Amino acid sequence: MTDFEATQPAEELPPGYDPSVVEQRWQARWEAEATNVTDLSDGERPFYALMMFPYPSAEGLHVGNLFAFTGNDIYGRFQRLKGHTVFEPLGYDAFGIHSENFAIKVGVHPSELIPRNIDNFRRQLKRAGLMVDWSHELSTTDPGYYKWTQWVFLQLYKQGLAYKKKAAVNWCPFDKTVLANEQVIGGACERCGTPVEQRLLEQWFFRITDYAGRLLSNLDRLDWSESTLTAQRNWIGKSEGAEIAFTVQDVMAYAGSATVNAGMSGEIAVSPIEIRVFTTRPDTLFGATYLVLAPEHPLVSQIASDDQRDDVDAYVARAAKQDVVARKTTKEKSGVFTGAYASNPATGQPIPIWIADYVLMEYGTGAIMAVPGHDERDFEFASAYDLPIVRVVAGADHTADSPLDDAFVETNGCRLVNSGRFNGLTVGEAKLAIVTELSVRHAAVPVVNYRLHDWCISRQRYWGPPIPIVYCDACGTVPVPEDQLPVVLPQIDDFRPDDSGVSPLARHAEWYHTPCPQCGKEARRETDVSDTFLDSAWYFLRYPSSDKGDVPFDSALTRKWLPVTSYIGGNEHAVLHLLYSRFVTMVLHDGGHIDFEEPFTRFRAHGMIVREGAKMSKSRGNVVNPDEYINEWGADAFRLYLMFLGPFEEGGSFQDKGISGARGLLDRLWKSVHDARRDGSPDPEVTRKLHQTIRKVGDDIARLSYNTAIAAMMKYMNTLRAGERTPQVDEVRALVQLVSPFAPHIAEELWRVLGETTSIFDSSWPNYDERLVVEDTVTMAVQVNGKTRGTITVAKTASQDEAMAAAMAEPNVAKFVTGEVRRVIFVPGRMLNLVV
RNA sequence: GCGGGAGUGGCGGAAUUGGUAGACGCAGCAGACUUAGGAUCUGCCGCCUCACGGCGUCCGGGUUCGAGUCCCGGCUCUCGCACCA
Repeated sequence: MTDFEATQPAEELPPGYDPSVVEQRWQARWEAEATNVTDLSDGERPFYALMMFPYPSAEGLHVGNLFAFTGNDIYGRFQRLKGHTVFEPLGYDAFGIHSENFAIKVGVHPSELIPRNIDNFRRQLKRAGLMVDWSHELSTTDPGYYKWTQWVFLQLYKQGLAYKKKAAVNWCPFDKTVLANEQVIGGACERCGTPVEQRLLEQWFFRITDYAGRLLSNLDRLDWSESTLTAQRNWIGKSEGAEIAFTVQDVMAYAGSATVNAGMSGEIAVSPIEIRVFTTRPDTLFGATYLVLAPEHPLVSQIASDDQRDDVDAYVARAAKQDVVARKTTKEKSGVFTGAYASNPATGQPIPIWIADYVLMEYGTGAIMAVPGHDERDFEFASAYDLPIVRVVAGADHTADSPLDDAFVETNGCRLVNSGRFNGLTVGEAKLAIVTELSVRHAAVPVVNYRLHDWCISRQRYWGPPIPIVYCDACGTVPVPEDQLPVVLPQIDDFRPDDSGVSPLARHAEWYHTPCPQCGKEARRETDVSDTFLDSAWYFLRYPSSDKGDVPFDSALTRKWLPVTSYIGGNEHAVLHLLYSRFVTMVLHDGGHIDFEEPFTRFRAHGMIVREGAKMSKSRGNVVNPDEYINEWGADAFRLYLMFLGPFEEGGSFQDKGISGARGLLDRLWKSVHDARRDGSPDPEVTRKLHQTIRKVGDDIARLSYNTAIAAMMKYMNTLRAGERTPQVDEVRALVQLVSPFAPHIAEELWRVLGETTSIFDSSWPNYDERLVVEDTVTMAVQVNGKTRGTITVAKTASQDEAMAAAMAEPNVAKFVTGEVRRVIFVPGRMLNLVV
């Protein structure tokens, strides 16, 4: 170092990076300049970037929310830079039992609590620097919103898809209140531990089962996360089988019935009572050694014999008392013989009819033919009650007499045995043959069943939209006319559920008394409110039209902006929310309100952030408060770090110290841009790396691989500053753009430092030069017998001979090539393997 | 039980089509600069070995010139559904 250099005055230091100053400045400017407000009428390339709206809890924004929103925001900002007009709205899913329970706990009315929570959420969300268009914010609790939720209900009602029926609810006999399923833990009330019972109440249902086939088949053409598609397929649960009628043999009916030839027991008369069963295995009919009815099956009392009647009645009563959850968690099978027999249509043999609660009334016909030889549940039951077990399907190494220690459920390569003239058929052939054979005399028909149930939307609660129905003595059930919506949820102080088993609204005669909309006589409102999932099943339709008071969704805006271009959310909603949204969309389509039937063109499920190896929860005490991290490190660093934790679609593990690495990138970026020189030309090698980085970051963002995109930027930063060199402006300009979706505030600031005068988000995503991203020389691995022994650097287009020559010049390689090279595997540009 | 996903350094994680395993970051170690550093910069950092070298992506087999990646069998973790005939 010369004296001259040593005495140079220190360069003026660039201003230090202070995120709190930068972030406040840009948040204020975005608001003032409406940077994030989308002109919905414009937009040649509209891009609707939707994120699942949060439930505004009193605890404030969860990092999980922020993780999801940041991931969505990066995608939205990226699409904007790619030239799309991006609409990124946000709102609050603020109705529901969650809010209500919390309100009860702290003794504050939900109508007071929720706006407070929302204010806190909005404050936190704005700090995070999301590109949200706040002019379209909505809350499901706003009468201007739930007016249209009620409208949606009425459309379903009009289309014959809403109906009322008695259904069981969970009831806590100690707290004397209706419980939601999630409030029942192991068959007991989550608050007091009292075993839960079931009560039958009249409730509103939506006929989603009518749409089961379409909901299933449409899945094939959706661009969704595979795991979500699978979850939906399983939930819909299609199974193909057959219904077969079994005839009840009844000695008492002998006198009044025609005697028919019933196989071997031709003496026995046949009554007209038929039991229809559903089975996916009609091929096993010869092995059906008994029938089982669900305890609730309507034929039970008719067929029970006098000497078994007491036992049957006792069993039915016990099953009815058992709560919904407990019945499903009890593993040991129990049942009672009814005293009646049916004849097996295949063998003509009489088989006993039992009732047991392992058969569910809601599925199939509520009755099964039990084939203990080939069904695990039937095997278990038959073993417990000593019922006959017969083999009718045999694998390659079985004979017809091979004993059954367990139910044999395999079908591949198996053939029928002990099945009369069907012996030797494969399972597939037999299914068809037996159903055909029985089609006339036993009304056997192929049937498709779904495990999906109709959607119960009634909630005996306060904090939700009242179901818009009026009951009139003269006119019956009358929907509230659309021009009388909304049916406003009244402000009442006693919003707690009580022992009446009905909604708190049912205690307010001044509210539920109303003139009948049809005849004007005194009538009564429905006092239940609707399920929160109905609120969220259509909110994406409302966002673009959130400022329209006279329609639920404006038709022109809807045509332009929907279906949703990109939807990102948690897989915990893989089934319910996403299925209900699809269903409501299909119904609105069929009702002529919209011209598409699938709401979300592309859906990606994001992962979950864990900490210390576990889900974050208040009880574990491992919750991260976003405010603290943003205060200390800045929102940009926090966003960047959250995205760097792991693959966005898988989540990651939060490590408290890791954020320093993310902040380090921003510090170095800040310094690099402020120091950047304009007095020379960019280094060709650095430029090459820059173009490679542009390509990689763009590709990675497009597939939501944010963690690797960030790694690529860090890597470029390392080369940019290697050896403490001072970068050229042209080496950093594009990098600021690459960083901008992740760290929008600092990017805006540095964009101005680079001399730009408009928002970086109105610039264009940088292009890369194809010629620069491909290297002309490559480092190839040289293996000897499959083991890497050295590397050679050759032209990308090097021939095998050139590579060989270079390899043999490598002492480490030559050392291992002891004998003759017997074989050479050469993959141009990749590797060379010598087999000796 | 059924269905989905996953097992890679001390840790989070990379490896897009079978082709140099461990990119990037955290933690750690050493050094430079410094009155000081929890700032910044440089280097090292899978395991065994002084070294040559050997071993190494949950375990056991297999296919291949070559396997984290493909096939067969098993183990573990995790999420979802839980008697759906």
